[in-house]
Amino acid sequence: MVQRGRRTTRVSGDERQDAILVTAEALLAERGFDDISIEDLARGAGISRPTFYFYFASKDEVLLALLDRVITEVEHRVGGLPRDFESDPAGAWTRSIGIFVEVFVAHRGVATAAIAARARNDEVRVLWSKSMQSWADFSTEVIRSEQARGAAPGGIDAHDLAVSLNLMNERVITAVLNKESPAIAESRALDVLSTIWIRSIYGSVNPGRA
Amino acid sequence: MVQRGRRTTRVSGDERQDAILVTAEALLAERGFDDISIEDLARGAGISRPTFYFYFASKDEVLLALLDRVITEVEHRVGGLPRDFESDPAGAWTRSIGIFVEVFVAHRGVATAAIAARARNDEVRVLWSKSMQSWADFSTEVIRSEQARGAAPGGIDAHDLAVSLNLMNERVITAVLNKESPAIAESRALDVLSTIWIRSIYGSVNPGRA
DNA sequence: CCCATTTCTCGACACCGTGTTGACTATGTC
DNA sequence: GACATAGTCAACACGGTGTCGAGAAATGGG
Repeated sequence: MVQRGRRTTRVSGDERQDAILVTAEALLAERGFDDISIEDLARGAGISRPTFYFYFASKDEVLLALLDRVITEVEHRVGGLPRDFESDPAGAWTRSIGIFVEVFVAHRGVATAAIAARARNDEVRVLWSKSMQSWADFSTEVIRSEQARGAAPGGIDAHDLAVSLNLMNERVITAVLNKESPAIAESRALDVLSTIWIRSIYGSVNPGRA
Repeated sequence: MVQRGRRTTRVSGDERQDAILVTAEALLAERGFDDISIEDLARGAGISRPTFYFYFASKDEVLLALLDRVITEVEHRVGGLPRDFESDPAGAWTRSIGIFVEVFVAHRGVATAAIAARARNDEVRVLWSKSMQSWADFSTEVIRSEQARGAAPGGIDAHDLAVSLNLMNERVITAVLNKESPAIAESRALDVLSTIWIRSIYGSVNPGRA
């Protein structure tokens, strides 16, 4: 959990902190991070610009707090999933990927701002890569065990494959969220991504069920 | 070709324009776009800051010009490739992807700055997506004809697949360039990417040769 | 060769967003 | 009621962007 800015946590004024976060997420839903000034956030929260600095050290810290929430939500939801890769590989992968799609769609402003901010801000980069790392590690483990039990062929390092597929998901999802062109239809995203995962992990169109 | 800033193109002073571009590419190799000021570019080119504006309307225009060159280089080199997908699918795909890897590695500063600038700048976004579009269209065509001749299975729309794989390449290559974690080793990138392309296009580890 | 036109240059200025400082006001507490 | 601590903001300093207008330097026609 990221905790900064507030000197201590006592009574009210927490509402202010929260108002800033709420304002930020709302504004991020309608315009880019760079087009939102600290003045905007302060006004939205009903305070003056200098007062903003009482709660957050910078605009980036606000984004960091929002990103932290989103990542926590993904982790929580992925953690609650059954791990039935042996009995239903295609379904299991699809459900995991589906969580990412859903959560990022629900917080598209935060997701795209955070991904852009990575290039500029160390803390954002570290937080994001920590999560990517843990998702990639999880995928690596599963792929490795699928390879070990003979369900998936070797010929490619499990970690390289896991990292690449996770990066693909990140990029494809952001392309969808930003309605970039080229991108794919939001409604087909989950299906397309899982197909690519399954084909490249199992080396076949239809992985056998065990 | 992007042509802006200069009122006409006559004699010298072109060297100035070029000096700015050279300075920009050099500085981009050592620090991020945001950490380079117009003052820096002007000084590097031996002119004053206001004079910079005689040649370029903004820092972004400089980046746009650099990006234009890089894209042209990729197009030129990809265009010169043999299109032997029927006789050697794996090799043909690998050679195409290899061009991207090579060119982006050679211009890593420009590539990463441009990809980051997309979020902020319309012209950069349009230029980049035009290229992505054309690369995706090319891949789509090839996939479609591989599906038509029975070498690749259906079950996924050729365009969706092509777009996703191209986006994966973009993301994996930038992760490698920025030495992000997680990322994959630069030396294995080409191999990993082509393996994923081939497995997900052909639905098998080893596409038959025709 | 000289003058007019166009290219090129830059000092000085206006602007905007960030982050800081220091003084001020509430609020609860012994 | 005095005293800490949370909370607030006007005013300032700073740095980067972009503009303006006055000139210097090159170019070409007469």
